[in-house]
Amino acid sequence: MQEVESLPRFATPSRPIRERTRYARPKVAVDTVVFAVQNCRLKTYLVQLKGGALRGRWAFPGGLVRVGETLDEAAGRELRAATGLGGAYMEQLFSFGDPARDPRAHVVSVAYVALLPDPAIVGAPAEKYSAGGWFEVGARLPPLAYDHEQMARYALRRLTAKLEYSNIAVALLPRVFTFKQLEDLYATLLGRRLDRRNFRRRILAMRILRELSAKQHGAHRPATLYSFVSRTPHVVQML
Amino acid sequence: MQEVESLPRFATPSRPIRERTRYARPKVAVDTVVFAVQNCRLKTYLVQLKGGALRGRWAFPGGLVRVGETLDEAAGRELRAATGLGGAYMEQLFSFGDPARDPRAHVVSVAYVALLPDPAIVGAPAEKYSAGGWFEVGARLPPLAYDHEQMARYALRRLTAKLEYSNIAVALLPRVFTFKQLEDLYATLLGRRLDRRNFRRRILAMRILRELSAKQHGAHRPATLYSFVSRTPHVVQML
DNA sequence: ACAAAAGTGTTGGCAATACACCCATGG
DNA sequence: CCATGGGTGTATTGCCAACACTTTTGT
Repeated sequence: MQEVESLPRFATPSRPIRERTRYARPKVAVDTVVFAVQNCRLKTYLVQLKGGALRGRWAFPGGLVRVGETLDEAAGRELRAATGLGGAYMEQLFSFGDPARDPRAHVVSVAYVALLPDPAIVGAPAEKYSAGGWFEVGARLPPLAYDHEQMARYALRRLTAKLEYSNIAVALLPRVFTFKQLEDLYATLLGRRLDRRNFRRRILAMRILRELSAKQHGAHRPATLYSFVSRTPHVVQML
Repeated sequence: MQEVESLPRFATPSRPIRERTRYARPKVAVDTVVFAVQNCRLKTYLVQLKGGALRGRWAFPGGLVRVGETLDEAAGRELRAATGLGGAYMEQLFSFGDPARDPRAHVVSVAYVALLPDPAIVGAPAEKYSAGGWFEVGARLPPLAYDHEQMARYALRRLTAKLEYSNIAVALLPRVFTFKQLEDLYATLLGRRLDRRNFRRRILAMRILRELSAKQHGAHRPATLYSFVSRTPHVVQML
């Protein structure tokens, strides 16, 4: 949401000459904000940068787009390279193009959000990073490189908004789960307690769940298990 | 909304060698879907391409992003170059990155939506286009270049969705207008008739309008004039 | 038997819908 | 005075939020 200024700034004087030449063009990258829930806490996966001026800072996994691949492919490839995982739910978020967002060059980044059912499925980080790890969203994150703070805020806003009118939660839960798990997930992401009866009614009205015959047995009364009717995230018709 | 494939396609064999070299990178462009309403019809501004394989096809105005400018600036610059207008409301829509979307090269396009209060304010199209003109959305558009059909669908969807929970209409109306104009605008964009009384109540409840003392005099009973409290589009709090 | 979590219904308020008549003006 | 569009109120409905007790199991 922005009003475009009437007079555009052009290349800032501080930018090196070689980048202002006629044929210099911004590069395109993809960066992916990865979310997963663990112990009723929303976590995000960050990698630590190895090289140059940004050495030691943390960032979302990403990299340059190659000629011949789609943005979705590039985001999937970089995520797999960084974490070893494939097949995650991914969705394009927003594109960030401030020429100063990367101090080394003008790189336009197309941000993605990825959702995982379990943080444990990520492997060791790629060679090009010195470390990787999960951080609790909401707690203080380590100092992030580029404009990744802003990206994180956008991603979180998108995720919570979509909870309300889609079955996006499918991507953050195991195939089979109890109503309590689902409720906890919503409560965590929305940051508030939910009324169990109203929540159950509302979700059932969406008709996105299938009740299974199996029960989860634990210390107390067994809970009915559910799975999603469709494992593909989509907008839910609410009538 | 998409599931990333587990195995990415890489550069397609049909792509020229020079684009597959290690250092070749996709370019970044911006394209802007411009909307305005005229006679209760939603119109979009298209330009006709001059050169090459796409000669004669129509497209949304756009062009390559330069090193040193933000995406917003690039979109504003290209729109001004194409139509002479500045200061329009613009908002980033989505990024399109299919390597085959432009037959000449791999160009990632960051799409924008621009809203104008009046189609008459656009000037003559830029040199690089052979023509420019307004086309009714919903009627058959001329054959569009690139993936601009898809862009148009995305843009329209975004626009109508935002009508429901924002004061986005501010950008499609003159500074001062009657309730009828506002209602017609909503009816046009939503594609259905609205109940005058309910519509009035709903909009007034949003508290985004200021009632003016002046009246519009016409052939019949004068209509009260309104203006928006804020001319900046933003999400409306509905309580 | 008891502790702990699962499961279930009813009510009141608010917001959206459907619907029809009077008003003010210009011609 | 009449044609035309501007302006208004009410009754009904459906949805959402608030709220507490019973059931089932393990120990």
